[in-house]
Amino acid sequence: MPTINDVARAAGVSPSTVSYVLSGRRPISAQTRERVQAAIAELGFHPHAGARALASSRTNVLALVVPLRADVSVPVIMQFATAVVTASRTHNHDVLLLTKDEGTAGLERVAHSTMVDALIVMDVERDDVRIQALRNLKQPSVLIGLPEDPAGIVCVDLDFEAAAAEALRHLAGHGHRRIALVGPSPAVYKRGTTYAERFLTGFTTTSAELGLETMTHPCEPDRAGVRACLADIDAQLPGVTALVVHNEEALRLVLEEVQASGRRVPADISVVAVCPRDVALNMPLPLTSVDIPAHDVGGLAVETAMKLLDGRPTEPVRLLPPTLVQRESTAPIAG
Amino acid sequence: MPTINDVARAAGVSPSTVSYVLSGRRPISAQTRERVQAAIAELGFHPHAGARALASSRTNVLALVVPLRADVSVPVIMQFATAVVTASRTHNHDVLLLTKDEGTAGLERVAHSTMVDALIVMDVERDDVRIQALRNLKQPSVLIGLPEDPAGIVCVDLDFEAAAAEALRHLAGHGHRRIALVGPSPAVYKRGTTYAERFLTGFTTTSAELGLETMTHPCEPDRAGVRACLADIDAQLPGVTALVVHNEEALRLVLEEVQASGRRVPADISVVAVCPRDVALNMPLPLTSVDIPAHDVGGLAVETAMKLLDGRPTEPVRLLPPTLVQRESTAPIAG
DNA sequence: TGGTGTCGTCGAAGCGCTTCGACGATCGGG
DNA sequence: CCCGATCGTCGAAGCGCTTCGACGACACCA
Repeated sequence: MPTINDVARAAGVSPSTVSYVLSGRRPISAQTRERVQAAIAELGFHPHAGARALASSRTNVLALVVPLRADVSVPVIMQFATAVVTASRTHNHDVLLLTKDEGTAGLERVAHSTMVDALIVMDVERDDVRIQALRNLKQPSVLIGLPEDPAGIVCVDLDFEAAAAEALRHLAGHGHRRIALVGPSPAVYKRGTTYAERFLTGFTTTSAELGLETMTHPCEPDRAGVRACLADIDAQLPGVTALVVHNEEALRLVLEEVQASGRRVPADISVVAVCPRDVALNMPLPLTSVDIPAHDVGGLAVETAMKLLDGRPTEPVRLLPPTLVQRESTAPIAG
Repeated sequence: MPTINDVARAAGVSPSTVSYVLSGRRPISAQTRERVQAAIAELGFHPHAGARALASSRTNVLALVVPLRADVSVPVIMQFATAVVTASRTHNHDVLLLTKDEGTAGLERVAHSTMVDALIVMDVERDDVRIQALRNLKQPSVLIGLPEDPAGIVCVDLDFEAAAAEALRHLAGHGHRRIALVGPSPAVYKRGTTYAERFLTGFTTTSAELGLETMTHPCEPDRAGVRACLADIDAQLPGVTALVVHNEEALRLVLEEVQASGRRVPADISVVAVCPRDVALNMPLPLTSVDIPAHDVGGLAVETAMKLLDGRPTEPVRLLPPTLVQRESTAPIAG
């Protein structure tokens, strides 16, 4: 492995000049620059990451903390992760993958040992203990999600309140008045993942605003849970004409069970899903959905981290506006 | 951030002694060791990863290359990834996440810049161009999968040939003679992901050995594809009594379409799936399955990487024996 | 034409750690 | 009782890079 000294010698310049060619932090004549670049190419020189980190206190690595066996759906996690990795690469950064189960210790380990420049944390809970830990680190961090008290930490996420409003407005626009929310499993609420609550809030608020008759119901993502949920809905909101499903795991089962009950989507009952685009498209019927733009959120998280690292100004909380795409699972109310 | 010098001063020893306490590479008296450890704890000292890497040429980081929009199913990728991360942690290593789409360049980048000690590469294809690149790196690598010519690179994977044999033996043991394989999509074969071929080989070989009447058919994982596939099977192998499904995406649809054709599982037709345990369990009916032990394979990959780093001997190719678990989708042949 | 800048480059001083050789002290064996 | 190991510790030399200050060489404005 050639070092910067080898390059310098080959190019007939000093090592610092090579460094400046690489970093562009000082002006270098075109001539010299070319000689140096030629030498770099010829020798196949790659700066040693450790040495660079030591000298510059910059690692060009971001930590990404993902939930392990989360209630968060696996495809969504993967979408975030790949978005973060690809976005990081465009900023010349790499990604160190941590799992949530290492908890606070993992964050502190990589931060204290200066392995990363910044941290991106997924699946934050309402009173996540990790938040205080993050505040104490010298590296900045970006949360994907929105805890109770985000003071001092930048957050990005989909605007789930607006997402619920969007779903209801769409249905109301089609004449629906009796609408039920099939929510995440009780465990998700219990855990305090706030996106569930935020969606719920948006749902009830908008319902009131629009004067709809609605109800909400959590739902275990197995057949029994879905059946129970739908039964409750039919009992408490007879003649329901639309469902908003904010539960990816249960989505398919909801469709099956609705059909099993003799109702057709969308003729008898409309369904709006809240899920990533490709999930909505891969259902038996292409679903009208409010997209969970994991890719955008992941990219935004990285973008935000870069801003923080550059000392550029940043909004403390950035919630992406939702977009609803009408597909084949919603229709104007019959009759 | 305290440095090793601060610790040394606080403990009244030299920096090298602190280092030896940390690494255990030289004997240190119990007394000294305790003083040093106390100082470390009190100051909250964490060695600087870059400095350590520079001095020791060891980063304690593993690269993991995952497919981005693979034909490999997302849950399987996640299982591998989390297995690799957790296993790495038990060996005091972290994981740098790379995506396959960076190709050869990504591998070379992290290797040449000495960001990682070893590489673990998923989703290798028959003549994967990355393999030659890996051979030229100074860091060792472990493939998850089995290319055409694995010379010089260690591979770990499930023994897919044996998996097919296992599935057929199980069915034959239940009296089935006419058995069809519902394989991965044509794209998977085309791409040259060898697990598909290996399964196919095992299937046909064992079929011949056992004197079964079998056929094989690739399958697009959408409703149309599944229908076409099943239609072909019924046409070419009328009276088929068992299906082996090696296609996670299509699995659910296969079950639905079989049912739609008026046949019951397992009364009229038995089904053996090849998929991770939890996928088999999350179907409408718990499926008899040959497990894809992503967790074990991931762990083994890390274990193997550690062996290579320690210079311990290693088998060049390690194929894990499959295990079939009988659940409710297979039964002795009727009549 | 003499100052005042800017440009382009160099040298040297670290960044924080590991590791090698050295060295006094302690110990056991002949 | 002396010699050679072994133990426990230290000092110093790097690992490969960045960055700061310095310093000619010019250019430009007055």
